[in-house]
Amino acid sequence: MPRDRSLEELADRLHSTAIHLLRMVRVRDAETGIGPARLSALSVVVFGGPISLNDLARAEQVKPPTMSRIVDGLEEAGLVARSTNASDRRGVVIEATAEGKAMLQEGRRRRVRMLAARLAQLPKAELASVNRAIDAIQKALASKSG
Amino acid sequence: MPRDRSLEELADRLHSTAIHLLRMVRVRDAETGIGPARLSALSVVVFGGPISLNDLARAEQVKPPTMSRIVDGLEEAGLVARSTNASDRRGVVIEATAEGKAMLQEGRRRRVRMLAARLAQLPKAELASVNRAIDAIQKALASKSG
DNA sequence: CGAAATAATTAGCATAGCTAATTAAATGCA
DNA sequence: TGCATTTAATTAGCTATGCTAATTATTTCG
Repeated sequence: MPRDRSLEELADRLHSTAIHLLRMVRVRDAETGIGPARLSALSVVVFGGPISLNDLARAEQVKPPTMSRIVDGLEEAGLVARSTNASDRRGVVIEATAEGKAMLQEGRRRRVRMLAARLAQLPKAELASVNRAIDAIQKALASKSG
Repeated sequence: MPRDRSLEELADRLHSTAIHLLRMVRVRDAETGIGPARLSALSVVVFGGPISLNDLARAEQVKPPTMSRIVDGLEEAGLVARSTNASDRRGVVIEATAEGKAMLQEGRRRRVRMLAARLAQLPKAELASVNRAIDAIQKALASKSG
């Protein structure tokens, strides 16, 4: 099967663009005073509801010891609370506090505002293109092969 | 000024898509045995040619001490070489070795293949859309406001 | 009941980010 | 000219985030 040169070029540009985009919003996240791993884990807890440590680690694609420490940080900052699972006392249940929910919405708002401000400079036709492209990319990422 | 709801929604989706995309390719990068910061810096050196430490730090949007250590790692791995700038002996010139170039191409190939395989499942019209969207996003990211 | 499995944590290592302080070299001005 | 300032890079030392291996507590199962 011959490799498609232009397809690989597109993939490369896509990769590079994603890196630059995230690097840019990272600045806003830094303003919240909470690191990226914590922010991301908090997001899962806020939107997904109470969850065990192992499940949270799996959701964030990190190992349990890593997640244990991330939760330590979130707990110390008062953004989540640990409690023992009553029906299996080995397990913990991690839940967002009201502060945790507020903090997450706040951070998301900053990120999104910043990106939106930049996107606002594009003509409507290009915005439509971005919109369609996102759908396409998500579809491609969700596919199995590769 | 009224906030544009759909624009923020687009920004949010864009952000989320970028995260998922990079999480996916991170797996391939890990196979190279070289960390993401080193890989990214190496990429700048390989494609941009010899560069000073400060310029490289700026290009990678990190502080000079951070870049100094990243270059330490790359040098130790034999992927780049440091030399003194003859016309200003305070400065160093960082250059990719043949090994460095080979390693980068190798890693890039893995990443790109993986992404390309997924993109290949999209119809031509959607690929064209992705292409245009990337241009638009890069233009938006490069803009000053925000 | 005791062995094995499971959930989480602890310990210890590497990478990657930062600021502050240091070293070496170049620039600049009295 | 010569000394002070600026600039390039590094060193030192902190935090955060990733890992594996080992420990602890609890549950499950033969």
